Amino acid sequence: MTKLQIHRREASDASDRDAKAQAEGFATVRQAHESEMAEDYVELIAELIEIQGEARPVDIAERLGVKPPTVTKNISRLKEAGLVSRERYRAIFLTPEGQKLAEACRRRHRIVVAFLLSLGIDEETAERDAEGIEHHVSETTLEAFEAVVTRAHEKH
Amino acid sequence: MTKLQIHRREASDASDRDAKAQAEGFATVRQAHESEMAEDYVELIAELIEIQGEARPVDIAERLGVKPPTVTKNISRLKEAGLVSRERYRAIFLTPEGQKLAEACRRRHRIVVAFLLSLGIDEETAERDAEGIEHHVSETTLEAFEAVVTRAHEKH
DNA sequence: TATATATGTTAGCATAGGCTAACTTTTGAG
DNA sequence: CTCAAAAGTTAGCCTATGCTAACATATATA
Ligand SMILES: [Mn+2]
Ligand SMILES: [Mn+2]
Ligand SMILES: [Mn+2]
Ligand SMILES: [Mn+2]
Repeated sequence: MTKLQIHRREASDASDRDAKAQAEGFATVRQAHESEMAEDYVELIAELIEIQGEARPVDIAERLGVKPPTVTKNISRLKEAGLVSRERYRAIFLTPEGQKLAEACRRRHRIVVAFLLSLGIDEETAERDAEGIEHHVSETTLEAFEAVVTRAHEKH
Repeated sequence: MTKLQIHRREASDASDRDAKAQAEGFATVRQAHESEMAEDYVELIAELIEIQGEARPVDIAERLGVKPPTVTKNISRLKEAGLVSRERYRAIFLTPEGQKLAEACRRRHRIVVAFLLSLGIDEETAERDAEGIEHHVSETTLEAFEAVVTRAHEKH
């Protein structure tokens, strides 16, 4: 090994954990993106069922800001994944598994929004930012957020 | 119009802003996803140039946790977008525009990490979560984060 | 009840961003 | 200086998630 190579190796050793940890971080983000569609859909479906009694593709499309064919396609993916049940041309229901996921997502969404509001951020921005942030918040961080919200409420 | 239809319309009017705002929120998230690859790449390229003097595809691939052909493809997209300049088989450089974006991303990344750390979250988790969160934080929220970090530092 | 409107689906297309296998070019050890 | 190993590229594949145009079904008004 030449000096140059030794130098490179040492640098590599020193930052190896760093590089590996960084790669794991990016991998975590990519995984989060994979579940994001499912999470947003089941969360929204649960909301619509609560507000309107049923979740129709047209309403899902309106609230997501996508076109109906996109919803049809994604709903069949969710059905494939066992998160929703439905028959053609009929409203959409959540399976028990879907309901469980929806509940977890709604909780997480609520906490993130409440946390941002507790920092003094306006509702519009809080909702906007939360819609993306929610998918990248670990349980650890979520609990920290929750603690801040709780303390803010105590001080009211 | 029947009562049912009137009822639907009223409900729609009442929650129209809501639905529209929600759709805008999701649209914002989709836009963030479109810039995410570019942001992560230029940020990483800037880091590598700082640490190693150059940014090579093999190192970018290692730190992102993807394979070299993926990097080749994405780098050519960034070149297309005017963010990097490079010649085949040679190291990658940032254009002035790329440098500007990289600086903004590094600042944002630092603030998000510092903010999470200030909540008592461990470094590993803070870095992991920040890697995703950073792309969904508005300037408003970023400033709120910054304020919290500053206050935490003052209290030391 | 008939039919117009609203809703939903299908087919086919596009882009982004992953991958492997095979090939090319550069680099550096001897 | 040579040539093997390291690095980089290309081609071709895949999945996810958008879209439009055309068609099918359901719903509600007349
Ligand atoms: Mn979301
Ligand atoms: Mn949400
Ligand atoms: Mn990132
Ligand atoms: Mn980052």
